[in-house]
Amino acid sequence: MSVPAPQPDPPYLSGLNPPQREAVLTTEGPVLVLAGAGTGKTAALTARLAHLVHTRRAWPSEILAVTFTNKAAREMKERVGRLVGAVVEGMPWLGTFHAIGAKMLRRHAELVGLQSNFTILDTDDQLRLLKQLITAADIDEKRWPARSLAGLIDRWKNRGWTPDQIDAAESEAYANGKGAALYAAYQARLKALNACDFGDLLLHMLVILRTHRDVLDQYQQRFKYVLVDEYQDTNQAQYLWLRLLAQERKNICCVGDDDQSIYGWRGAEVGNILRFEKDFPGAKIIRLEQNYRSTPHILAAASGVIANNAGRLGKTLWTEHDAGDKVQVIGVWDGPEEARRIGEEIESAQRRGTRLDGVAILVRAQFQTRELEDRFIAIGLPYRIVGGFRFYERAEIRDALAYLRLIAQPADDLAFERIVNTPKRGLGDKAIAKIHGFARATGVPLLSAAAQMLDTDELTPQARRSLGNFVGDVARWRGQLDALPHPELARLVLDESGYTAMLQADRSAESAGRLENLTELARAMEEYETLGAFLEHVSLVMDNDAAADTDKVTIMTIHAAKGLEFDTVFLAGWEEGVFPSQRALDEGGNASLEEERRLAYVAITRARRRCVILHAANRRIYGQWTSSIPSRFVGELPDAHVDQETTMTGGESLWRANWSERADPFADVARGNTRGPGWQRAMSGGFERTAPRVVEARASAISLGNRGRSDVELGQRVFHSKFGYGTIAEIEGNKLEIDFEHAGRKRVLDSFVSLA
DNA sequence: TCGATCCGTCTCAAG
DNA sequence: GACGGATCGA
Repeated sequence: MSVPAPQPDPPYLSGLNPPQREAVLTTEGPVLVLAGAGTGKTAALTARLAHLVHTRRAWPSEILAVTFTNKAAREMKERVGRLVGAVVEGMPWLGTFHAIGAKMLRRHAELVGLQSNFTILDTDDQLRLLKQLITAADIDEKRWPARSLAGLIDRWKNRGWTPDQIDAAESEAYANGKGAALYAAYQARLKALNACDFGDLLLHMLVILRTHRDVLDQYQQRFKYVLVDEYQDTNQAQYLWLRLLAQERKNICCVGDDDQSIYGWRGAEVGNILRFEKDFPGAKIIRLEQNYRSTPHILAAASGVIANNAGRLGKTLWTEHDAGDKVQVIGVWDGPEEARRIGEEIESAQRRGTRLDGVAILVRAQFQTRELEDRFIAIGLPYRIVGGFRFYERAEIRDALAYLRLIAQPADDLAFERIVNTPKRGLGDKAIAKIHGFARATGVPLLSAAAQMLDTDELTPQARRSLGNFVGDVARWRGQLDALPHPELARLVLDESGYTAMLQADRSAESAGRLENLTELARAMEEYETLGAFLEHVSLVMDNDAAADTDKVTIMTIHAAKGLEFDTVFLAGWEEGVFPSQRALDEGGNASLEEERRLAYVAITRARRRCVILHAANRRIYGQWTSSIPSRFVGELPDAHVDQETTMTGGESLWRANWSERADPFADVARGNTRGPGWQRAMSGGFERTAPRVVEARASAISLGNRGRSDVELGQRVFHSKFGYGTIAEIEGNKLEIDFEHAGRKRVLDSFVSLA
């Protein structure tokens, strides 16, 4: 295809290889870019956007570019900005599926019976709502949990099905066929609340585009070019939505890698990418196969694993890098030893000059992060955990947001319910039930019902007084909405509601952190023009990637690591039942197993120079010791590219050496709180207790020259975010020996504690 | 109405 | 092992 090129080489094309250039310059018609891991996908993608703008094929506002994560959207925005210069407000239609869905839906909300200021519910609100409906329908919630209904509804929405499209067989999956009816009831409740859930952001838009020709025309005209990142992760609803928007001009470019499809559980259909040529006749397929990230050994290891999957489009990754080290496979005795070993490897790499920023530990599931965290705290290795429970999912943040939501939107009943008795105001179930009854009878939101009830004698005098204060407070805060900057308002609300006082009175280990989170929340608000804009941001985006300023290792799930790369990657817990996960093995059959394998492929290909895979012979799951065998994926690694090592004898001698120092090793066994062989439990208990001594010498050796902070002294009371309150028993440079009130004596780095 | 305690469930992954 | 929900006593 000939492309008009006024200058021989615009800057955004420099450094691109031939297939990448093709991906940039093939602007017209459907294009599928199959981009293997580390093949410069983002570079090609952003160059393509720059090219469209630069050659005046489209204004930034005429390009629809969708990604899956906020991170990807942000990065693309920045990179395009750098390439094209700060053109008109960046790109208004670059964002996640959900963010763009929300933006569109706010413009057309009335077409599905919502107002444009609808609230977006999170999973928690959603569950509470469903619970109410389940109880109302007289279904035993024990037998038919709200979570499974939520999951079911989510699946239906992901497929683009509205309640009337659920057939009997589908409906059967919940409470003997009541699924569809509950789905309909749920949608009705959402409409009444002027709210929608994540799935609705797309489903409502899909319905609108299907039923309102004029709206569809408008967007088809607007979007001259459509670009989709991570196409292998799209679900049915997203696919249908894209097809509608692109079918007029057919300038759709999808980028993806079938080998990296790891979101089947949330409705992603690999079929979408496998079917692309059929869906878009005449599509051009471009393969990016030169890998710029990893060494040949790492690539070969990853390829060896993924080759065990059937039904792939197939790619052959190659690289010009020199061989480098083989992939290291280490077998250890148990979870704590795994954590210890990783810590040691990192410290020794650090002594050789490795920066911690370039190191990541990837796990299959969130629960695995704990042992690592414990260990890293003990040896004073700086780390950050990405993902996990996210900032806005924390109880205190959700409470604070509920206050703000209620102020911004007095009809937000879910927010009202959440905070009407938080902090405790003596408004218990009974009072709330009465407010509910009154609201239902008069057809007004809970807050107005509460206000009206103050003039009746339905409530006890005590409850009435308490409720009166609350209703009055909310009204007053609402009055200050325009007078005060919203971060100020937030602080005021938290103080006047007694929420801050409640946390201050709470002496538990977490309360200090909670207060900090609230401060952080108010700070985050400063970046938004209005309270409404902030709330929108929170419900869609709010992630927890605070200060990435200091040099730290990163701990995260493999899912969270997709799209990232690190010089050194540790892959922990490669055991049957952990990875592949038990659930994948039990349910879902071969499809699930293949998805796990793709996950293994993603994991290995995150590494640039060094990849270390670990598996433990024993692991504690649900507090029970279980023995485990190495993951089948370990067996699938090609021998020629792997170095095997087992350290269990080393572990044993360490254990023997410290035998005498240990407290009664059989105490736990005698109490009968274990299932496995006694010696096994005792042994790991011994490891746990004695190991820090061994490491201490080494740990302090590397921190020589670290001067301790000057504001701590013996006997001082301090607070640690993980271990709680304690007293300093010993100071040695920047390391402190602390007697914690609950956690016992621990050795921690002084930067991890604050004065209490 | 609230707090303490016990019990069952759970943990695989984002927006 | 931790958390949420249910139950019970004050």
